[in-house]
Amino acid sequence: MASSGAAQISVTEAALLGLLTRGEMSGYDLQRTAERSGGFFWAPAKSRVYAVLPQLVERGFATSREVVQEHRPNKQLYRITPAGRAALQGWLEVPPGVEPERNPLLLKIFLGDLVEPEVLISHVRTLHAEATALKRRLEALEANGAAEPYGELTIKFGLEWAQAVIRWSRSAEKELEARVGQAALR
Amino acid sequence: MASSGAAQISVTEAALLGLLTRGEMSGYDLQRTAERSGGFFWAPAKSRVYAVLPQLVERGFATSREVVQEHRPNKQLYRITPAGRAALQGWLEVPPGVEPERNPLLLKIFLGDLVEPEVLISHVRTLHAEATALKRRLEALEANGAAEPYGELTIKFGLEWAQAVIRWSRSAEKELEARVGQAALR
DNA sequence: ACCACCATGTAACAGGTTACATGATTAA
DNA sequence: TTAATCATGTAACCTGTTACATGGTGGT
Repeated sequence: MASSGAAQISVTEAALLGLLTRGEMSGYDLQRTAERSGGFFWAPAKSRVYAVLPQLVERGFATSREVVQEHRPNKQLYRITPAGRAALQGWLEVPPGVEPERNPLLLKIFLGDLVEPEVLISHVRTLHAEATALKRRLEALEANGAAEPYGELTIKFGLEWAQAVIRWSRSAEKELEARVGQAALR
Repeated sequence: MASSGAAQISVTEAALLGLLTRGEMSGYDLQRTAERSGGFFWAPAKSRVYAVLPQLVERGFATSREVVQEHRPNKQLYRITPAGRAALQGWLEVPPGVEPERNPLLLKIFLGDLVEPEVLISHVRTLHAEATALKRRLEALEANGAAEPYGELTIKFGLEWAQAVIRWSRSAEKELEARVGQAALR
């Protein structure tokens, strides 16, 4: 088995190591890269990045070297080690689960009877707008042609997700409006 | 404004208070209810439930009374207070955002070039199976007719989500298989 | 004059998990 | 006799966030 002796790493650690497979980078680079490209599925706070990196070094998953610069602050460049690659590999090979949709939004809908229907409708409309914006952003990314080998698949996933939200919010809006209409007739 | 003086509460607190609007319950009841019905979008560990409940009492959002039982352990029953309702109301009125899909799965796809394509394909198939199972579970729930006023809408959201995953994994599987085929030709 | 970028970090806190601990009742 | 249900909690740990702190460089 590949995972028998493999060290456990967290999602953030996997993400960091994953980016490091693309080349030597500083904490600053990593955080920026994560936030921009692909960043729609993973974006830790920078404080977290700077906290995790030394841990990776300590555990032997990366090495660091200081680069002295003239007109900017010095920086640490991190490089993944074979042990790091192995740990990442192990993580990648664990089958992912369909996350159980732990979504505050769902809770707000579920408890919808506790607020005015208009509030709910406005929530749904906000959601629709946000999903549409996400979709546009992803379409733009897709049009650029992904630099990453599997970037496209990731974007497509995001698009399916956005589309699902759009579909749902359209039908939900209609249904909520119908309920308001019925209430007015009583 | 409704939220001006409203106390901040977390998602878990909102969920607990939300269930308490349905009636007096114990920690045990709450945890079980959350796990079953609707539980596909929210399911904290029981230790968390037992930790949060006394805090709610301390903050004046709920009251508790002990019920002495004969053939079972005694229990605490919690009841939501007007202040609790107000806090919940405030939380419900904050517009929800489209969560940025912080999904480990996405990361695994994104870094797909680091594992054998077969591993990726197997991941995608697992996902497909899980999404299908979720879909079936939700359809069964839907057929039962929801007890909660807005239960149906919640279920529909879950169905759209499941459907999106199914659609994506079907197309992803095809594409990955094609890549493997191409690689074999080289 | 002001803002964004480069670059790293600390401190305080929030929110959550797993594993451990206990122990009677009841249905298969 | 074995397992699930009822019922509550503690301890240790992990992961993550926001806010604070510092300070030069380079463009508008």
